[in-house]
Amino acid sequence: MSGSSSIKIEKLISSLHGWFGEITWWPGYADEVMIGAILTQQTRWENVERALEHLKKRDLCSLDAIIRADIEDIEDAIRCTGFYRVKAKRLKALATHVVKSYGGVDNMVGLPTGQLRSGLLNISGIGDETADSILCYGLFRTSFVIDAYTERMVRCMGITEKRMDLKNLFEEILPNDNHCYRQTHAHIVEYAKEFCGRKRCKDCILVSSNG
DNA sequence: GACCAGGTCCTTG
DNA sequence: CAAGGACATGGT
Repeated sequence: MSGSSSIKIEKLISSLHGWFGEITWWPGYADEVMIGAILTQQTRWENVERALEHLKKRDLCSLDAIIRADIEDIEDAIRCTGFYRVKAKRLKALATHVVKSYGGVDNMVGLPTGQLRSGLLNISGIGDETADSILCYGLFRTSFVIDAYTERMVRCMGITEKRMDLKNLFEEILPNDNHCYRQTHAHIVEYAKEFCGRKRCKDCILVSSNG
């Protein structure tokens, strides 16, 4: 069964690339991406952007600043993303981990992706998706992000693998190139936002379950 | 007013 | 292990 899933995913990747071409998605410096990765948990990206602006206005959009800031100030800045109390704690935990373990983002560049991923997953409030987002979009690693949209989309195509198996499938298929990883995930989200509702896909031009 | 949003953690069965 | 609730604001 995993063989047919591979074929479907291969087709999906190339179809989406043809459909969208190159797109820019989640630009920004590493600290900003890491912060955004937590803020976007179960939250629309537009609200995350507003929160990032609030943080920047108050000079709080860096891990160093997050460590020093009062928790209440962080909460105020990110309120518009919802779950603001838990997210403020998660930001503190992330910033503390990066500084305590590595002395800063710059010192993470030489370390293997697997080691960084384990470190991130040990932080309370960072799960698989947030860790992979940080690795892929913040640290330019080849760690594929599986989110709710990706899952919806592949279910639509009759693919039944679980999240981590899906991640492995994508990583077996994609070339070992960060650019391809970020493009593919971005394509999936942009397509699924438009066509894959929570209940059912509207008009799955690219993802018929018959291949 | 109902329902959903680029998750994660904790508690139950 | 799977399922359900909590966390919370903002948009449709």
